[in-house]
Amino acid sequence: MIEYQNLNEPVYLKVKEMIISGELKQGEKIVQEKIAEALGVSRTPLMRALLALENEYLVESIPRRGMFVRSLGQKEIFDIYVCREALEGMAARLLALSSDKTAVKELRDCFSCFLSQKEIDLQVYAKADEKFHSLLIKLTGNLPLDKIYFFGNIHEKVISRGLLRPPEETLGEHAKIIDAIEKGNADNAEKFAREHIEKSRILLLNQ
Amino acid sequence: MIEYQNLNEPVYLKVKEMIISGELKQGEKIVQEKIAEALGVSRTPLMRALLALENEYLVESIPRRGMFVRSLGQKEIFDIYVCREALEGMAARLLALSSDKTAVKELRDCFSCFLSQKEIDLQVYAKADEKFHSLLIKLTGNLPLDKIYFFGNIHEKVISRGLLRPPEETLGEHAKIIDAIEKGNADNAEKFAREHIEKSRILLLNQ
DNA sequence: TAATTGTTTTTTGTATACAAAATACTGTTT
DNA sequence: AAACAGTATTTTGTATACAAAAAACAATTA
Repeated sequence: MIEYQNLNEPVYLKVKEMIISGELKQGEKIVQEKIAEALGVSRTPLMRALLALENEYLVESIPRRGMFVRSLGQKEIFDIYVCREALEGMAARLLALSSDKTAVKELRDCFSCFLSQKEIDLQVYAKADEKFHSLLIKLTGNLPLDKIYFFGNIHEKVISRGLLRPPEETLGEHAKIIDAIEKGNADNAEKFAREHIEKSRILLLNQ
Repeated sequence: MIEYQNLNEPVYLKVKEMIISGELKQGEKIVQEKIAEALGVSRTPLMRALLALENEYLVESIPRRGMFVRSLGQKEIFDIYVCREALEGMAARLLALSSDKTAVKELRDCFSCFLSQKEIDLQVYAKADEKFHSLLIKLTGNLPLDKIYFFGNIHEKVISRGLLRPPEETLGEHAKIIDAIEKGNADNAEKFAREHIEKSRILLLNQ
């Protein structure tokens, strides 16, 4: 009496976590049977997860050799930031052009709790920051954009654990982006969103 | 005596072609065993192909119900154009900022054969146009951008077979983009690249 | 006849079996 | 001891088997 629902999602999430947490190291070969056994499933659903992760750029497949945890070099992280710049910039523009301004409230809510406090918990702020950037994309309602953007997460989740820049610096930048969206100033919204990411990108380059 | 190399690629290409050619209609359910048999393979390599196609947005998976050929509505095509605008715009910017200007020659070569002729073969021009837009991305050397851009192909290959606008109109626009890249004028390169796609997008909206 | 229920068929999701390729190992030769 | 060849082991790629879910069908009832 075998009983299952879709192993799909849980296996995918677990393997992803193993990569992000470093349990599976960069460049390491993923021996399918080994991981499958560790997760208590067969190779079939594991393979499905690995293929999804390959498309997310976390895993690399070399035919007849196996699947490897992808290692991201400096250049690639930089390149990902360039993509984010293009996509988040466009997202900010779209939101500014949209007549429905409920998005503004949601975006502001990400940071509202930090405005009244003196000491900001960096852990909490990092979460809020991540949410803000995801929301920026999601609220556009542009599904292809949303799907494409998955790549942007790579950096946030894999490389820079913690923030690149302090809240005092970025809080104001976020506000500027939101204000421009609210005013319907598409050019500024895009410009500020881009500059915001560019600053982190430049910083990344000099370290 | 079973003999095989990777069925992976050929199966993927065949299924993709079946979708693009319309042999598998939009919204149609893909019965795995049926297609697998038609291709002379088992469900395993077919599944791999379907997952890749799912990530390319050509196929949609509904758990426990099956895989379906994705149908693209007007809004989604429009949304894809918005993504292209952001990505190709950024690509043009990157090329303009790059000191290596060999890209310019390659881009110009796409259309060089049309400059001296009176009558332009639309079929040939469509090919050149597709090449130009792919090259724009590829020449940046930004791998994540390249991977992300795959989505852009959806439109070219699935929906609009043939061109949206006549060569007389677009030939000049292409030249303007290339010129700006050559001059190292990043702002103009991005602006022209965007306007070029935006014009098609607007046209799409009014039909 | 329409609706509902029970049964059969189909199809998915998963596990497993097995051939060929890749890798690790062993023993021999230099 | 290093290099090599030949063999054994591991691991991938594919096919297949089978249980559970879904869909199709049939039969019964209102």
